[in-house]
Amino acid sequence: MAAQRGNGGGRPTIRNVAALAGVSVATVSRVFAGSAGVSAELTRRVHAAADELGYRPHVVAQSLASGRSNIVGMLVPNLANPHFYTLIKQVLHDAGRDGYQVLVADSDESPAAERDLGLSLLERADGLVLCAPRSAPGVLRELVGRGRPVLVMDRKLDDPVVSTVVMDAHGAMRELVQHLVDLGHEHVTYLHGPARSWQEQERWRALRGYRRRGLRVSEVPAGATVEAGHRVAGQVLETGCTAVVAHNDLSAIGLMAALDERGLRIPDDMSVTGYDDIPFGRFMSPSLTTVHTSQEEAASAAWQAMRGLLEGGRPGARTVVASEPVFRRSTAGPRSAESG
Amino acid sequence: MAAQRGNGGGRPTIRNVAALAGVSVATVSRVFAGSAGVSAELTRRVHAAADELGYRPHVVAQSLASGRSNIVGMLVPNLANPHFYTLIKQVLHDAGRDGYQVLVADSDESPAAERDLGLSLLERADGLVLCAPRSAPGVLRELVGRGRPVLVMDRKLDDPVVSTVVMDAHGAMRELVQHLVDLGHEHVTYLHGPARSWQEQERWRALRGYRRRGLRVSEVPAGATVEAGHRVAGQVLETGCTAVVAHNDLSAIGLMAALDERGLRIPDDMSVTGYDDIPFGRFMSPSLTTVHTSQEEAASAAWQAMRGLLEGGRPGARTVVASEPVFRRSTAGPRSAESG
DNA sequence: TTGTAAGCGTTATCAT
DNA sequence: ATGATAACGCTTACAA
Repeated sequence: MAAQRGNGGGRPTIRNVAALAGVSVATVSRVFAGSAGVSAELTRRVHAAADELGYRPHVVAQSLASGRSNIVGMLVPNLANPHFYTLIKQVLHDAGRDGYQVLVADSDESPAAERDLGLSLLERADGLVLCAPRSAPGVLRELVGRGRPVLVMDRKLDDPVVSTVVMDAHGAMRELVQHLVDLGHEHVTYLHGPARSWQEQERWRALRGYRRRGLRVSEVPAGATVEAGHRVAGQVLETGCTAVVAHNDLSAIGLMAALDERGLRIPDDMSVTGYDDIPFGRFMSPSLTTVHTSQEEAASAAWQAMRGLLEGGRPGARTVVASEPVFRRSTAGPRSAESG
Repeated sequence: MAAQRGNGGGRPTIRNVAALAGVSVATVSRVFAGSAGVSAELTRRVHAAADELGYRPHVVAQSLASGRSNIVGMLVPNLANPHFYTLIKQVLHDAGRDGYQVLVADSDESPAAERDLGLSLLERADGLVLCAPRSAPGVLRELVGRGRPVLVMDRKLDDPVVSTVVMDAHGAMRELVQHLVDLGHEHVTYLHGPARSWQEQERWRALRGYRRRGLRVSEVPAGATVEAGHRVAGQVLETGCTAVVAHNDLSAIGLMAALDERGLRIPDDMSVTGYDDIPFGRFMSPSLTTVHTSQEEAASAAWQAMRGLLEGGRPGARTVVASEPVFRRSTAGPRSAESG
């Protein structure tokens, strides 16, 4: 017969409210759903009864009955990257305004974990915000196949059933490199990020394009973390370049620290650029030249798109958020140019 | 009659599996719950049927029937603080191992939001991890009163119904200050953090204690962010101190950047200490003297405690994680000591 | 406008 | 060891 008491020991239910107010449970449900078509008198009585009992709708029961949980999932490759927690923070805020809670998961850059966590999130969530997914398109399609809206950030996709919000990496990156060229650099090294990252591919593509214009471009595989940048300082110096373009701010910061430890001066001995404009970059010494994207704007666009999808809107929208380089003190002309 | 299809359009239910396997739904439920007492033969048939149909238990229905959601809430005052997202990241990991998902919320340092978000989280979650709560004890008790386990981090409490995990701020802070005293500093300034933060009170109390030993201690209200530290550089200089003890790494970094902009050298013109040992501190220039606590250890302890509570364990446990100062390059003897 | 009642997909009690 | 079935607390056709 009766299952255990799942609630907090005698928490009032919709039936108690209905009884006290002298109405049916349907009416109480309608009042709390805010649906029109309930008389002012009954609405008042329901509220009075609910207040008296301290009634709050049971969200899990609501979810089961309605098929909506008012939860969205958010999956990022690395919560320790300021780019992602900034996104999360903003989405948390916007979603909260609309009555949604956010289940967060971190794949730690693992495509396999990405798939599992994504599926697991979709068991509960009404929709999924997938940040910079590293998974193959087939896996993404599998996630979408669960029948719930999926919004992809930081990765361009052709799939018409997912909406995407991306930052325009290409243009800003080219401006950044042009800046280095204008300063007189003739040999730059690129610190590669995670291979499966779409952003990485975009950034590298933009830089690589400069080879055709006579810029010498060396490559050093690194990663997307401070540690990765710190680790590869030796390899960078071996290239003999005068400037480094890092995949992101984190690896740029790590590299700068390592160069500093070796007694090199930035930007005098080496110019360094990052990407993302994380808050710390502005306060580094020297402050970091980087590329800024309004993450608030991106996150708001993402939530707006997600909300549209949750309300039944058609997927496939593509939002592109503009990016622009921010020139600070970590870049200058190469020493040879000064003394030459 | 039938409500709408809440599921993804014809998703198999436990009944379909039972029918195909030729058993009752109760047996299917038992098999998936891993409960002993189902014959090997039926277990096999259930799994075969489930695989054939691609059946996965409906987590929301499970939640309603069992009263457990396998979700925990985690509420932090500021997701942009590395201290907190490190905690979240680790809890995400540990909780995930145990099959729990994590609902994250950010109160933005607002006690009112803390209460609302906490209550809202507890509607769904089996338990709540409350990080560095700024709310009054009464509010915390209200949250606990919802009948679900609450674990408080970064704040000491007397309440026997909540378990706590705190870092030992007092001892490490005193070592840090002693270090400054040993270096010859006679006048230090404290950059205050958020007034309602327990950690802030602990840190300040430890430093203030040095007044009795003849140390001159000035105070500047700041906050817990990079911007806060950056903003108050002028006030700091007006005190005439030779060293600054900041509430945390973030405000220390902000202050250092501001001092740098004014042409001051650290540590030559001013020693600066932080607190938390966030990853960036090691890679700053100069690297930041701070206090390290194993956040992995703290987070693991927190999850372990939470899991115990979720399994019905008695609350009230107090875990204290050790902290120790990390001396790096942002501290040195005062200039007057050198030239004097 | 309001009420009735059939689900939603499980779990867990009770009987066998 | 297995099955039948009443909850869990709500939403939403459908009837009135």
